Amino acid sequence: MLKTEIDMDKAAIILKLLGDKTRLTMVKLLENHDCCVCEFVEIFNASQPSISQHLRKLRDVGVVKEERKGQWIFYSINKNNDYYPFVEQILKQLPDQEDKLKALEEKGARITCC
Amino acid sequence: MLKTEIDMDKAAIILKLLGDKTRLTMVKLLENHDCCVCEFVEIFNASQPSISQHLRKLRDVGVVKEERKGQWIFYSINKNNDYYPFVEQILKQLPDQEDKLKALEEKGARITCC
DNA sequence: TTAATATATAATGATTTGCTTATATATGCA
DNA sequence: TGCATATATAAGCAAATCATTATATATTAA
Repeated sequence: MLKTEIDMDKAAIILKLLGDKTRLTMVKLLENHDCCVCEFVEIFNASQPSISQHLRKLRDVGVVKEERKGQWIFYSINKNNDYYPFVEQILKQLPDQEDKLKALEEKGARITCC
Repeated sequence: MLKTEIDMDKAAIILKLLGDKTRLTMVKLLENHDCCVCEFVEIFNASQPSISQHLRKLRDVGVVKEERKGQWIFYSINKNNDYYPFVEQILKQLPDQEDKLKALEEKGARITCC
């Protein structure tokens, strides 16, 4: 199997994208769980438009994808992205952020539709 | 041996730092060769202050270090940095940039003092 | 000591970024 | 249908970023 090498332009774009604490944490959370916008709003204690804009950037570059489930839109890592292995290598080196989801559940704010 | 886990704040800072094509390429070049400022100026066809400022940012965060050799100041990867493994993992996934150094040599612009 | 070379720093300005506020759109439910 | 909830988008603004120009510092060589 050929190892696909990422080109420098794209690598820089992805690194810049991940070079924001909110986005980086989002993507790390998505590594193991799909999340919807309102969950991120809770987790980061941020405004809804702010979260929405971060997700848009991640989506525009293809790092995450969205899927509507009824009222909610769930985001997940886009594993079909050519650069997914690159992103995954980075995520693997980060501490897990499970505590944030746990806190959500304790608040009763975890969305488990469907 | 304990794997040192990078914290999210620092990770985001480093990723943002590497999220610039010039800096990313610089660091990738430094992975295998020390380089001095004037070499970078040639390679990137950039102004000297611009290169100097990029290097300063990399140095401020501890990703690279400098060493004066006579007239020149050589930069190299700071392997003592706690976050060196994190950076190295990323660099490993990038295409090598040897062609850029080769072009320098052909121009006779490679500095091989000492 | 003077000139040339290599580098760093400071000041300025244009662009980008990330937030806020306001508004639009889409779904679910009464 | 009408209202509440979830999300996206647009506009505006402050802060950060990156290049440029000008200048300062350090080293080498004449």
